[in-house]
Amino acid sequence: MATVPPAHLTPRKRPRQARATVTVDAIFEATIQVLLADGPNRLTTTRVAQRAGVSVGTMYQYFPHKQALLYALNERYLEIVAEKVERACEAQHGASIGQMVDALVGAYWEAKTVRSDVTRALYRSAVELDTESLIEAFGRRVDAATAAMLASAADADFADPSVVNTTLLTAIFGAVRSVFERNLPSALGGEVRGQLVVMCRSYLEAVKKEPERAAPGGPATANRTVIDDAG
Amino acid sequence: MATVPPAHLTPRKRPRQARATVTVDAIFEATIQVLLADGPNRLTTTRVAQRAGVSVGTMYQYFPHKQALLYALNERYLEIVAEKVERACEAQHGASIGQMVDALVGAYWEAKTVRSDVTRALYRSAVELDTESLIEAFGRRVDAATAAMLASAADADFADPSVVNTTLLTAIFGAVRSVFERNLPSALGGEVRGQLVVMCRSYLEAVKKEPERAAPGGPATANRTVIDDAG
DNA sequence: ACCTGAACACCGTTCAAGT
DNA sequence: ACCTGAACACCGTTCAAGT
Repeated sequence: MATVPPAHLTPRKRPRQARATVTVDAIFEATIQVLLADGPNRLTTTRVAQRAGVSVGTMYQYFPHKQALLYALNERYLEIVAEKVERACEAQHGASIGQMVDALVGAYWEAKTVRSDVTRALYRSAVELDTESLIEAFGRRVDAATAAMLASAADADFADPSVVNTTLLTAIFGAVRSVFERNLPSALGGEVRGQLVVMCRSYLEAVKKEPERAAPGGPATANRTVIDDAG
Repeated sequence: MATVPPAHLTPRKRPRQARATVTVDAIFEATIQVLLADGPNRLTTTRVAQRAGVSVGTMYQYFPHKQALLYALNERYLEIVAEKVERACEAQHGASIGQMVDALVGAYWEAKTVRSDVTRALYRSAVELDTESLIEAFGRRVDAATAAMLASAADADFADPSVVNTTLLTAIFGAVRSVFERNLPSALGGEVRGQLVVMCRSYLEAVKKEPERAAPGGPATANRTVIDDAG
């Protein structure tokens, strides 16, 4: 169903005893700390192990290599974000598209902002091709949640719901990342967040099918032309 | 005026003789090739030097360290993108906001897509804090170009042009990056591109000041509430 | 079952020597 | 002015030995 993570990135073994769980948690915590304090370039296995209070060898019992560690860290993080978004979407079933957009942007923004330092550190830790499968899985999961939500909207109906949904998410994911990446001052960030809601709302209004009277001119056609192109 | 790049990332010296220029170009070219073929993790100085047909020592004459090399590569690339966007914006002065959005999204999308493999490789090569200054400078430059363009619009006027402009760019930059990152099939990517235009257009329509009659209800208020919050 | 840390291969960076 | 490549410090990863 969902994409299986590449085998070489899977943890070598799962902790079975209590002290092992403690060890693994300590390693995760240490990784975040080193990432924040020293940046991804100075994130060395020895440094992480030292900070976690274990030997390198111990680390390699659970993670086959450094990349697997960062992979697991991102996985853990995306799991939390995905859950929050899913919950927010479920809570909006049957609501208006305006409320849906509010809730969706709000939940995603909030999830990324609670620990904005961690978010930024993780955005940068994502080296090498292999996070693609993670991000894809995350994207598909959120796609499903928002698609179901939009399909239940009380006040709108879309000609090509899947494209509309993907566009919406692409814009939201991207805008949020862009704010982090450009390191906008938080006041400006807040304004952009509000404007992002306005943007998504007006987009959905523009592409929704008119309920009664067909309006051949006007903004609704902008939608049709695009969809037609793709056949 | 613009942010000065961090001193430690500046090339050590500029090529003076013809053969030196050839050397530097070869190094850049080799870097891209290694990046594409082996990924950022296997991008080693020796490998780049070998592919460029020079010794490591030579590389270090022009770039104080590996990061400086990647920094210069990104710089070179963003320079090209910025120029294309600037030209597109200038060409639209006095046009309608609809045309502006078309041209802006078109130019940016095109610039990123001509060599989508290079674009993706560079998105991933941007490790460590130090690309922030590059991205900031790039952002400010494009900000200026689009702000001037929007200010000249024949059919619209905005209460807070700077926030509107930042939001627009944040969404466009982000959406494009998101498409690359999620590795959407190019057909779907094309559809998203078209929808992105629709989204930006309807956003600008929603936040523009009404020319004559003040409409206290309706979509225009969504704009006002947000701006007011930020005081 | 879990942990240790010396040992090995490899990478980033330097610098004395060459044209 | 530009180029070379052996040399050094450090990092990722392993594995024999310990509890």
